[in-house]
Amino acid sequence: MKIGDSEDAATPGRRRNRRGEGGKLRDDIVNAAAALLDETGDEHAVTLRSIARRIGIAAPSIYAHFPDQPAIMLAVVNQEFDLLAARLRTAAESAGHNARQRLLAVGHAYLDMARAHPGRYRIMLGGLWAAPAVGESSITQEEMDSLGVEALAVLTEVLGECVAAGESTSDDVESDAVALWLGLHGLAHQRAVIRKFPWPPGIAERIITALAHLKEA
Amino acid sequence: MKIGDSEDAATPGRRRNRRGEGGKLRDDIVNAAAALLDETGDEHAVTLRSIARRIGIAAPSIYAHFPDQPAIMLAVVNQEFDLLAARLRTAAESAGHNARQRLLAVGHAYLDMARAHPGRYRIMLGGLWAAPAVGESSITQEEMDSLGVEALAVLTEVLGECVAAGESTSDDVESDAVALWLGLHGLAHQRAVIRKFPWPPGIAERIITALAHLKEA
DNA sequence: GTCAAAGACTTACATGCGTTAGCTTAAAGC
DNA sequence: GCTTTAAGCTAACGCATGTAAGTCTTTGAC
Repeated sequence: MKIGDSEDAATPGRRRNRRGEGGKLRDDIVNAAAALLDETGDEHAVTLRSIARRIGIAAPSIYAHFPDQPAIMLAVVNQEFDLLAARLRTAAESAGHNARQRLLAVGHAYLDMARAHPGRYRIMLGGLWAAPAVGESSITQEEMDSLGVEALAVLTEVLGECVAAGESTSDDVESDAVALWLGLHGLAHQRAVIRKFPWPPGIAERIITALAHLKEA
Repeated sequence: MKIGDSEDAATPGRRRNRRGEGGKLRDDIVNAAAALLDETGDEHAVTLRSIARRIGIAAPSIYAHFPDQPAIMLAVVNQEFDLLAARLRTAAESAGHNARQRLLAVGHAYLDMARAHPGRYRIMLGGLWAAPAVGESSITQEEMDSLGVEALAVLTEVLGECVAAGESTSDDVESDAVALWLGLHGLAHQRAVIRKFPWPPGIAERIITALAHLKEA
């Protein structure tokens, strides 16, 4: 039998990692899972075998890096939330000192990230709940609860700046930051889901300015 | 072999429908699918076999009423969208003549429906996209596109009344109705997904009044 | 060059799925 | 009571999945 005959076999292209670099495979697995999410949009299309096929390894080799399948999804979601928070921060920083423009930049950064990877976004904010009833898998409730808090913190921060600068009339920054996040999420999520909808032009700014209680430009 | 020995067999409890009443099974199937969505929250838990087990029939008997599995999901979603539109209408009607209160009633009716059946809601607004790439199944694109339009129409209508009554300062009713829907959806969806989040009190009113541009109470 | 072990692989099992093909049973008109 | 036919059943196929057990093979230190 030739190497690579079996269906799950590694493609000849992949070279085994060197000693001490076994952890590289872990990143490959997470990235492959994210890519599969982007392409299929379906959480259940991300199987051990589909991941293995994509990066050219055998499915059971994954068990060296993850205890079970849901753990891979959690790793993807964790990575993506970290990336989101980072993006929001850099968006705020590179938007200068005008509080209003910082807020708008953060809002658009949120929406841009969702639009760039709709499949990932759907799983991040709504997929993990369904699949592994937290307890049947290796995922803990704490891991789930702490997921979006940093991104929300950025939003709260920038909205607070708007109030301090007199750009926003919000009377409750914490609550309005949550409301703003929910509005952004509603738009981001439905954009990821429907594709063909006559979105009114400027719908993003409309939602942001209304929920952030920004004064008239 | 006794009746009901096989795993997929009907439970002895179910009585065969009478002649001409075979269509009753169709409703049972749709309702069972909806119930499974409520309980598991997972689209993929709604299988032909799980439906069959629940209502006490054999899995292949479903093919007399649906061409394939995705068709069942579409039937559920269709039924649920019809119900949503009806609920929104009755909410508006039973809220009296005050435009502002009609708007709030419609908004809360939307949120109530989502909260009553979180699993169904998740599939309605975001599930069908993933599973059957529209074309691999019997579902057409037209069926998908026409889904939420009536509910949105109710929202647009009531918002228009608010503007006419001087309760809202919206300068673009169509766009703001979409924005309002997106805000409601964001809240409804995340409530369905996260469960344990310290939602600020009055978050619903906060979102509705902001996005509908309602004047200060 | 030798050799331990890290980094993978192969094989296999049990389970569940959608779907097809053909058979059975009970209700209803005569 | 007989017969027809709607309503639903059983059996089986092919496929994909998560995961367990055991095996090979390349790397790098000695």
